[in-house]
Amino acid sequence: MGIRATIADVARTAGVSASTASVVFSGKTAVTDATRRRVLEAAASLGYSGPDPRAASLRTGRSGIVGVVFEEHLRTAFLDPVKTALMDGLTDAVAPLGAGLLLLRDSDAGAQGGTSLGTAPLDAVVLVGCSGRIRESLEIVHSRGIPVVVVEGDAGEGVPQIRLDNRDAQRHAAHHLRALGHERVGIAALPLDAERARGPIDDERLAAATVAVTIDRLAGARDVYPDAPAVAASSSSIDEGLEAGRTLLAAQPRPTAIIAQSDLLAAGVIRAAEGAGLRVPEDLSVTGFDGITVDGLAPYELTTLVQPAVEKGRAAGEAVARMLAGDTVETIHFTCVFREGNTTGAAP
Amino acid sequence: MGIRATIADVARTAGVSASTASVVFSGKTAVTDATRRRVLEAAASLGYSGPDPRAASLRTGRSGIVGVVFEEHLRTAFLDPVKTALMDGLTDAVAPLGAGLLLLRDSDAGAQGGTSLGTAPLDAVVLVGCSGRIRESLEIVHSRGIPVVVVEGDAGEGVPQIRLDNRDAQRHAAHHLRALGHERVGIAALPLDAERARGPIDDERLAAATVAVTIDRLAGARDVYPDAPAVAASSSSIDEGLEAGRTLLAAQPRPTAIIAQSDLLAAGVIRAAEGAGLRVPEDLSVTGFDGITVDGLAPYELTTLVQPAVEKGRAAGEAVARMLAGDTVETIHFTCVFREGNTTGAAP
DNA sequence: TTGTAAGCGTTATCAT
DNA sequence: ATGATAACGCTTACAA
Repeated sequence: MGIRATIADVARTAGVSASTASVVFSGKTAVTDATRRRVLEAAASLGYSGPDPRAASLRTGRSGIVGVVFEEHLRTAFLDPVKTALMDGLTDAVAPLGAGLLLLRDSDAGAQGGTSLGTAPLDAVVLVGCSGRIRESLEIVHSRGIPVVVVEGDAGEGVPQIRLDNRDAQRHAAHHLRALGHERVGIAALPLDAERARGPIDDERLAAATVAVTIDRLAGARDVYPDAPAVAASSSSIDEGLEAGRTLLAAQPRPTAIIAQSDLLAAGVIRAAEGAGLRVPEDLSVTGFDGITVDGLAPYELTTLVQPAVEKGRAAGEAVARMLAGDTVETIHFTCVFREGNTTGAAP
Repeated sequence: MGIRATIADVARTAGVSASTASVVFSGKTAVTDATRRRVLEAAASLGYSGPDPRAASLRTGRSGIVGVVFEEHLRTAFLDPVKTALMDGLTDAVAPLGAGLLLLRDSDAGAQGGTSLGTAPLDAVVLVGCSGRIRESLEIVHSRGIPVVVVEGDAGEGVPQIRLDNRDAQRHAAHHLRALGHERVGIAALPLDAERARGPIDDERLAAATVAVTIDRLAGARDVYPDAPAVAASSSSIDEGLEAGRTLLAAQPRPTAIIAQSDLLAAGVIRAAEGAGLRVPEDLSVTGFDGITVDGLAPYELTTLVQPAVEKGRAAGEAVARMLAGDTVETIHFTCVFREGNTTGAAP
């Protein structure tokens, strides 16, 4: 096969003008049935499969591509069910817009020569997470004049965000434990910063923390239990929760309840309890955060805070759609719902 | 801010020609330091943040975007660690190419008006999985004349594929069980078709199966145990493995070993065994497939077939890169490595 | 080293 | 309902 046919070739073959042929494919203007058929036949005979998106994109100024920027390696991002759910909602919301999602990492942001935040043909951008690099990313996006929405991140003023009531929700869970009579409570926390170092959280580390989600949830727990010891995990996973759980359960006297900052961490804490010969919730109460389904956790049903992850993604997508339509978009606040499972009970 | 500055504006401000300014940004030709500085300053003063990728893309014919098509809802796809690992390798491999990954679902394939396989500005496409829709997807891609690679799918002749020795590898595991003295073996299988119906697999269902991976691994197991009963799961997950495991363990006489077609299914089977009061591997041997790390499965280490999932992704990316460079690419065959863990032992 | 010129393939506008 | 025309913003031979 030789050179690809263009819309001009099709038009010529069909005996119409290029603009008419264009309209047949875009449907923006009415065309006679006969004309349409002639054009379509010409296209078929030439093996023309529709307008070249590159050219169309230059002309219309739209590429139909929304960039999704993660703060971490993609593998890590997709291990987190919340992020996955987010992507799901996002996919749904941008679909009617006719857009696809281009995966980007913020570490690539400045990379030259490659497809990145700085050089990809993007109509809009969704920034996920809240590493230190969010500022850089925002700057790039801004200088390009591309609409942006930030999810789960701390992006200062003037940037529409999708936010969650992390602190209030976590406080709610803590109150629940307090009402059950728990006095000694430990906290299994998410990573504090881009370093993701494991281990006990002291004041110094907390002061240097950059991950808003971790900080806010920790604050919520300590609104009720100001002195609760906290241990940071290096990621949101069962194995990390196991580790953190072991550390917390080694304390003397042992905590009677552990507040985990994610459901995966909570699942790991439960495994740690089992490993230490403790029953949940008789000997140890455990709360999670997220409200996802943890594969393989049955028969436990976590007491947790259900966050509307899919809706958050959808909201981000819709916000992007509105911005593309020229509207101004305000930050949207989402609320978690407390759900009592069978992993919390009266203090022993 | 008004209209965006173009490279022509920058050139004029800098007092050079547009082509010189272009070269400053692309670096394709040497430029005097003084010139470069003038251009860069002009760009800065005009708020010009580099060439518009849309226009560049039209001109060069390259968008720097590789489409990745999944057969399922994204959430489902990313729940599978193998797919996630695949994405990882793919990301690595296309990075030096300077390309980004655009997520696409094959259900969108025909969608009109939207960015999809048919209309996105793609340089190349990677098709993942093997649903019935693969043919449609291939057709669209072909008609656009875009290079394509198929991973984990069955795409007939003429299409470069990334393949795995599913049957041989699974046979290997079965031989291992045979050598350990196991006679009664059950199989926890992956979904058979797009329906993903759960339950025992009879000849009729097997004949109607469309998922090559499932069929091949089943064949490998039955090369050694021709009469082994098999139960299909509706997805690769621990919970589904639990279900399948229960069904298989309910048989009289009970199997002494279960071959699971994925590690997640195997983890579920182990839970089913625990639930039935059976010890692994003393009372029941279990083999997995994939060689991923199952979060939360410790202290078990699955006896499994380690597939090079990341390498598969990388190979797909490299294949795409070579096709983009004009080379012809052949199907690549990958091999699993048998890894003995602590979930298999002598038949009781 | 820099400039000139010619498109890349499409679509919006306006006139017919 | 259809057509002529003019961009869209950039890159790259090739010439100077």
